[in-house]
Amino acid sequence: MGRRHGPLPTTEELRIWRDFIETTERLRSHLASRLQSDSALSPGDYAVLLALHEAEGHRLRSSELAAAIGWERSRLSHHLGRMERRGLIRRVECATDNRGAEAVLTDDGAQAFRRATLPHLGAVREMFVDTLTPEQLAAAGEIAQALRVRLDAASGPS
Amino acid sequence: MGRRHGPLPTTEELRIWRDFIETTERLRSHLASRLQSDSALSPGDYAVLLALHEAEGHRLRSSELAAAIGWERSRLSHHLGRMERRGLIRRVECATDNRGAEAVLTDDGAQAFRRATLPHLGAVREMFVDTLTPEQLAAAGEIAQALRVRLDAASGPS
DNA sequence: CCCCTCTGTTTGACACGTCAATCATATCGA
DNA sequence: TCGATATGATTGACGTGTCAAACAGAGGGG
Repeated sequence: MGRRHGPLPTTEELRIWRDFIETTERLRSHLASRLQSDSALSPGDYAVLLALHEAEGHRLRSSELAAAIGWERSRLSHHLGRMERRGLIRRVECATDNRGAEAVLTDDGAQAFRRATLPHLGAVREMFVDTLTPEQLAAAGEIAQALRVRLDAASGPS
Repeated sequence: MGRRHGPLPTTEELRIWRDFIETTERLRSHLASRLQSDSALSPGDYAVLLALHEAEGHRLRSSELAAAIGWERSRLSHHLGRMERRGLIRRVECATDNRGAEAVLTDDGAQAFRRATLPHLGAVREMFVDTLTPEQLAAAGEIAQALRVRLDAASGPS
């Protein structure tokens, strides 16, 4: 099934698009590099550690963890492999389902997460929250909401 | 020189932050995958082809190309290597500076770019421009502007 | 003219993401 | 119970991004 195309974006719309997408990318990469130099963690590491930290017993089934952070399974599997090598988590077999694996936060992982949190949230505040006016911050929330609905509509109705 | 930290973001601010950053990431990846299936090009390919297409004689020095699309040199070098293997561009020595390299658009590359443009701009319109109200679109532009200024301030004053 | 230093570019190593394929176990229906 | 199929997770291949190191040629001062 082909896609119908209406009129293309105007020059001004395209300018906003490029500005928006390039700037959000710069923001992501800036925060990633600060997280890396402050805490030796990648954003992926942080997401995983955060989810495990909040989980019952500091442990989660692989698939629940994937769902919690919105990742594909194979991405998570690769990432957990790298994190396990560094001693941030370990994997244990699941008692109730022999197929399953659980990821468990290690002490090192918990400590790394605690050390990372404050500087990271500070950077988010500095580069995002405090950079925008309250109106802009609210608008950013509404924009994200609108885009999310559109993305859900594009992928969801299988 | 350590960083001073003010109060951390509130729960609501953090919710907006996460929503914003995750949604822009989903948007990026959605458009990347559509570009890939429509045109067998990555967003990086498209950026390079666009810059070369607009350049005098469909060719640019590596460093000018890098500046035009805002990439680090080594990233561009790797990417040009991959594009050259696929026949989208070729590299020629620079006549006026024996260190220099020029990237030149091939006929295949130009054709790939032309075929990609319409569906890609259509997708941008569909997923971004038409998804937002005119007010939200304008707000997105202002938000990007504010964030960009902040990012420039953080990296620029060397 | 030669050396030192800058500049333009490439390279290698490694982390990250996606896709398709694989593997083992669960589970359901005949 | 047996066999087909579904599910949980891992793997391999490959494109992509970053960092630091390597290299080659340009340019300037002695």
